[in-house]
Amino acid sequence: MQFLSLGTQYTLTALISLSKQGTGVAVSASKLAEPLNSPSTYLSQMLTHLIEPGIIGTRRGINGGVYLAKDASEITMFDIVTAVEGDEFFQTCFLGISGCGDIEPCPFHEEWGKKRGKIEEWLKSTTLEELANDTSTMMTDGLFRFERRAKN
Amino acid sequence: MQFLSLGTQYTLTALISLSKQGTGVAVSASKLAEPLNSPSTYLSQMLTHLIEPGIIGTRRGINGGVYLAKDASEITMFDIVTAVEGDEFFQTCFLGISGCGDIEPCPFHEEWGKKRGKIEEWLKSTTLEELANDTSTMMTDGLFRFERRAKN
DNA sequence: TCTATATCCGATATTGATATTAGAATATAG
DNA sequence: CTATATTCTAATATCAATATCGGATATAGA
Repeated sequence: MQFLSLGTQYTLTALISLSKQGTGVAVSASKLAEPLNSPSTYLSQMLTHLIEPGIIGTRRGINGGVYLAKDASEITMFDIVTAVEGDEFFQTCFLGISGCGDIEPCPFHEEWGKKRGKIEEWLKSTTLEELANDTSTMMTDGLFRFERRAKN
Repeated sequence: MQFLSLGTQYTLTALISLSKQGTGVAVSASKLAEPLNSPSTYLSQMLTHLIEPGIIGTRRGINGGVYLAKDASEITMFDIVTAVEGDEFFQTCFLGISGCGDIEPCPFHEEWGKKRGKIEEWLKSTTLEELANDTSTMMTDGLFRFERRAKN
């Protein structure tokens, strides 16, 4: 059980780095992937999902790369997460019961709806700008490192 | 992205049914699996994880099956969920960064910690008894049905 | 125009989680 | 004792996530 998939974790972290460059400045996927300990082509593939929703743009060739397509203050975590993973999490029943809804609720429907709503609000109200400006964290110095999930 | 895996959803639902029988009364896995639209052997396999933690006991042979090993008021959702899925969710960093902690936090560390803590509290404070007694829901009439997750 | 560097896109390999099946082991009723 | 209902266990199948690769395409600069 994990909230974000590995690919989404890569994507979010890369975008935080990218937003430190400001809107419109291109950085190559390989530069962004370096501290992630991930193949740059994989990150690249993940980032592709953000093009259509207008979060990033790309430029091929020399000095090309990925750039923010709008101001970091207008990009929310919710935008990013759902662009990569979809919004299934925010739609489906806690128990996976198909008839579950306000009329025929499962025993978790109301409580889980509240908890999940809180998470949704949080994701929607947190912008990339805030994350990039958060100087109290390790992100400022690229101090972070990723490790593979433990095997069985 | 989904909170509980399908197997855990089956397990929780089955235990709610089971607890309506009271402590110590055995019900076969196939009876429990019927409304779940799942192979009974699969449910059986999932339920096995609950034996060692002392949540259920089993009896083989005629009239055998699975029974609650203690009172439903002493079994929490947290017990059940972590018995099946482990507690990774409650331990790991939102971004999957290995050095993340109170000293070197990632930008999500504090906020996510709160949200996740709320979920943990909720799971720990909700008992099987409460769920089984929740008469305002579809569970009372076995009105629920499961469907497979949508394919790609 | 040519070359080096990048993304893009689709195909495919790999892995781990999830789900299913089959058969052995075991307990109980009669 | 025997037949049968049931769990138990291990092997296997399926699927989705993760990762890799190669060719096509675009771009900048020499």
